[in-house]
Amino acid sequence: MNSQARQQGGADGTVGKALEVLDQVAEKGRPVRFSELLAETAHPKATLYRLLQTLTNQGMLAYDEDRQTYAPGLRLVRLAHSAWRQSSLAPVARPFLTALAQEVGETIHLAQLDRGQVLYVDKMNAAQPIEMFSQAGKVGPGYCTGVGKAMMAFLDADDRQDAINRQAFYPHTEHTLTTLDALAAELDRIKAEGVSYDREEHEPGIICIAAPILSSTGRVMGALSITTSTARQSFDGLEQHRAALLRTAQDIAGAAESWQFPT
Amino acid sequence: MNSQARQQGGADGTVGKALEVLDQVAEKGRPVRFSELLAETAHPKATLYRLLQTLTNQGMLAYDEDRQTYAPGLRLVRLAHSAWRQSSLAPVARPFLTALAQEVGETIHLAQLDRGQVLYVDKMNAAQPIEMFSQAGKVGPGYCTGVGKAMMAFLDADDRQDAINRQAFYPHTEHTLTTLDALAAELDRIKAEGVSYDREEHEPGIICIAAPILSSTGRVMGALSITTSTARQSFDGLEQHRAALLRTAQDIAGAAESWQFPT
DNA sequence: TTGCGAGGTTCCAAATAATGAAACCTGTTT
DNA sequence: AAACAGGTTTCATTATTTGGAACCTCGCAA
Repeated sequence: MNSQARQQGGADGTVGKALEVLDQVAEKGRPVRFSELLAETAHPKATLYRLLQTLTNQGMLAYDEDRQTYAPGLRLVRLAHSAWRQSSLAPVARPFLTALAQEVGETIHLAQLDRGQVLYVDKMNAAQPIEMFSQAGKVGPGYCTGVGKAMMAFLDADDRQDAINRQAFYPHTEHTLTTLDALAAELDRIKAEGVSYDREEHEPGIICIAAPILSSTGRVMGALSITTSTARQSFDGLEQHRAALLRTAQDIAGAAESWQFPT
Repeated sequence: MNSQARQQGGADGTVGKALEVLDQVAEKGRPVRFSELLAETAHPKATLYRLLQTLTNQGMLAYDEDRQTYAPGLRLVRLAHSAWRQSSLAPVARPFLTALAQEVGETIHLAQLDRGQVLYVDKMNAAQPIEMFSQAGKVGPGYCTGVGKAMMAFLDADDRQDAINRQAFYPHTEHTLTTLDALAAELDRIKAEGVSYDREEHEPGIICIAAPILSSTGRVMGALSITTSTARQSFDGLEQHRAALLRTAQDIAGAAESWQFPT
């Protein structure tokens, strides 16, 4: 194997299992009891027990002795700091996002694709100051968000299919695309047009226009969106920002590619 | 074993090794080559190679095919989001920090102790809007920062010793405490007094007053500091904020203890 | 007090996965 | 063309992980 081998969280021996458990705890979004995890996992008691021990021991999980619960640990925060700085587009994109937010006066999202899910890496609100950690790191669905569709549309065939297969197709609103075919067709349209829209597909009243951030070789690096509500703006209003959006996306791509880490 | 068994990143089988490599990459703060890692690690080529494969495969690391480098992966950002929300003091402390920042008009840091290192989990600047991810997650030394000393001072004997042993004692400035004894004495003083100071021990011109955040049982949950520069304020100026600082620390402790996760 | 049971923790032989020395690629330099 | 640096793969050996079951331990009910 070589050109295609990455993907999912299937096997990968012990480390894979441990990380799976870590995800499980993180997804809960609240402290969890041993028994609760045991009920959901396929691992036998003893195995799960030791995985949790190892993770706790390593600071990836924190164990609350009093309440007897596990929660994600501080070591993750430390690691994420460096992940965000290095592997995300966010630090490079910051100045461009700020400029765009000021220009259009709407909320800007910067996202990247992580296993078919949309991972927001930065958010900028024209009005309020930003709330980073609390927003960045948030995940959202790919099939019913502007950024998600923008990114999927520009993946190559294999990756696109893989991403599509990971979608849940839960009908969040009456506008949500709920079939593989509908999504595939939409992605083709987006690829042809260069921008994608969220027409209240995720949340009622929330609309956006989004564009992919593509490297010079055509690889999808992320996506950018301008979000607003139907109460404040019409679609035509968003449409007017199209040029600014596309320009910003290109600027970010350029900056990211020429960016070398400070030695 | 029972009451004392946690700590460090020594063994823990394969998972431990993998996480060690992950840390190694993260600490670099820039994309790293395979050979660079190989030179620093004790693992043989093949082993390191597979550890990196596994981590990459799992999204904990990202591999840049063009440049042939590894960097922390996006999965970490996702995990950290939930870690920050759950296990850090930050979400609970936010409102108190905001209030304190406004009251004293200086920069506020919120930190927690992670293996003897100071981990900043939130930062609030009275003037400028906050810069979160880029600040939170940052680590600093324990022995020469206000928050670090405040936390170490209130650890129980074993933990304190453990924390002290992890310090580097690098003389950042001429005021840095560079010996075990000097630090131990300082910690005793801090414990008696209830607050700690950074008298330009880390950076010239930067001073702060800090206080620990203690649970009702006396456990160290974190620390809080008010930072300023000698250019703007004297020590006496900081001293005036002592009451507000201590009050806020207590408020946060109380809020954190009574805080139950939203069901 | 005794007995029960749920939630955790530990044992140990068997099964599995990790190991690493060496061979092997592949694109570069001399 | 030959040597080489940087990566990748093989495979028999070795160390770790596994998980069924026994075993704690605390809270509670009889």
